[in-house]
Amino acid sequence: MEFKKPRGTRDFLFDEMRERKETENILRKVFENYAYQEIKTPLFEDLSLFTTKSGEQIVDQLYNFKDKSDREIALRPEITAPVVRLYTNELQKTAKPIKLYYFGSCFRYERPQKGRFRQFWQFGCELIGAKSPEGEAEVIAMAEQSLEDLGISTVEIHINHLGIIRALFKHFNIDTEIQEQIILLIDKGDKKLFTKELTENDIVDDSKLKDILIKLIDFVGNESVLNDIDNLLKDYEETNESIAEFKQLIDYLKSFNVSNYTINLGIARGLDYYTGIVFEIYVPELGAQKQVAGGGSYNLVELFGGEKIESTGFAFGFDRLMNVIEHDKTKNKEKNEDTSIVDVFIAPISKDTREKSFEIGQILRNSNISTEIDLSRKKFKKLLITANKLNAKYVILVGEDELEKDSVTIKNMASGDQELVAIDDILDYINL
RNA sequence: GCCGGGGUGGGGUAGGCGGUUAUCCUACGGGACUGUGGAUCCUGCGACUCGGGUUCGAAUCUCGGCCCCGGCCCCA
Repeated sequence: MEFKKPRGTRDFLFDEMRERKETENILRKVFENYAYQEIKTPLFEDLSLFTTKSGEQIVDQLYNFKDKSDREIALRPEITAPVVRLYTNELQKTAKPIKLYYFGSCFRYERPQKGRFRQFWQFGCELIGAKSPEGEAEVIAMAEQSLEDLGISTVEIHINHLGIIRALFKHFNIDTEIQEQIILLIDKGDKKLFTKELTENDIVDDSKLKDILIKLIDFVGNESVLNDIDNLLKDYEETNESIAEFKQLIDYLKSFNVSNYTINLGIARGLDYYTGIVFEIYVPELGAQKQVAGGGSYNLVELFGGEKIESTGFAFGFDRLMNVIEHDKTKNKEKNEDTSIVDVFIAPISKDTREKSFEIGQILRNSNISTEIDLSRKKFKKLLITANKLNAKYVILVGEDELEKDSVTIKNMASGDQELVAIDDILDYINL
């Protein structure tokens, strides 16, 4: 075998593609029901679009190259930055809020693993210019509904508000570098490690902050956690605004009929551009790669040179969704054999009836009936075998005897019955 | 980048302490059967991931590359 596909890429065959398309269509439907409109951005962008957003170190994880005019180009590793670029280029003066969604592949130069590829797909949205808590609540509601419509039931939605910890950092005058270090530690999700690092390595001097942080990231649970936060942080009024927003979000979630959520002060999302609510969605059965979606509120527009504006977005890791669906499929042992590739198979019985067969085929296709015609001059028996493999509902036998009467024989493959039908009546016959 | 397990026809596999023609299932082509399908039988096609080493001889042992799987790091 001469050529192999590049590491971390996949070929999708018919069955898999059918399932992916189904998933894609369900997501499209949900997003459009929430008034989102689809956009598409280029697969590659200026490298600086991504380094501005995420720092220079991101370059190790990118597919980047110089083009023939010496431009630094990168294949997109995610779609939020391109969308924000698109917004600042074309949509700044458009009526707000703007709701847009996208579906496309992204590229990262990483070691492939389960649920992690070098080319992978994201299905996501951005809500630009809505007032925070209600916009966030709606976005989360839409994410939940998407999963529900996909038939994925065992999900956990974890929500945090990064404004709280940012306010604390401000209160204690923690400089940005240390902040990022702490956020990174939180993001790892290892609480023991967090406590250890914080107490042993003197990342922060202030023991009060240490105590608060260690307690804070342990706050995980339902609505009642909000009271714990209140109690813990009552002396730090800088946090009031974010806590109030957080409460409001939780209230609005009720209105949007979302009850399956977990408040989790340990969610951080490594990115330093998130400013408000952040959330992650897990499907526990996926194990190490259980995160199927992530998002939050950010202010990237300003970073890219636009006016300051609230934005919220999230993206599904499409391939991970497919993993869950695949998982559930095999669990439920579903038979998948009843898929017809075409409704009608046209079988020219002799070489003299081929031309007429093609004419009939085109009539059916023009009437939106999926039709296959023998193109390989198969013998009679093989024609029926082929029709059977295609799972065609009808076979139209085009033979010389029939054509003399301007007719064909139509065979119902399920019942085995067949009937002589005038060519002019084929459409009516098949449509009944 | 690190650790572990792997790689045999299109798909799924057996063999694996070195030794003759590499096993079976399935798929595919042809035929039994030149105008009636899913069955059966016959038949054909088709593979040891790549490269070096050890050896009279390597699918088998050994080293390295590539790729896949799982985990770590990372995860915008």
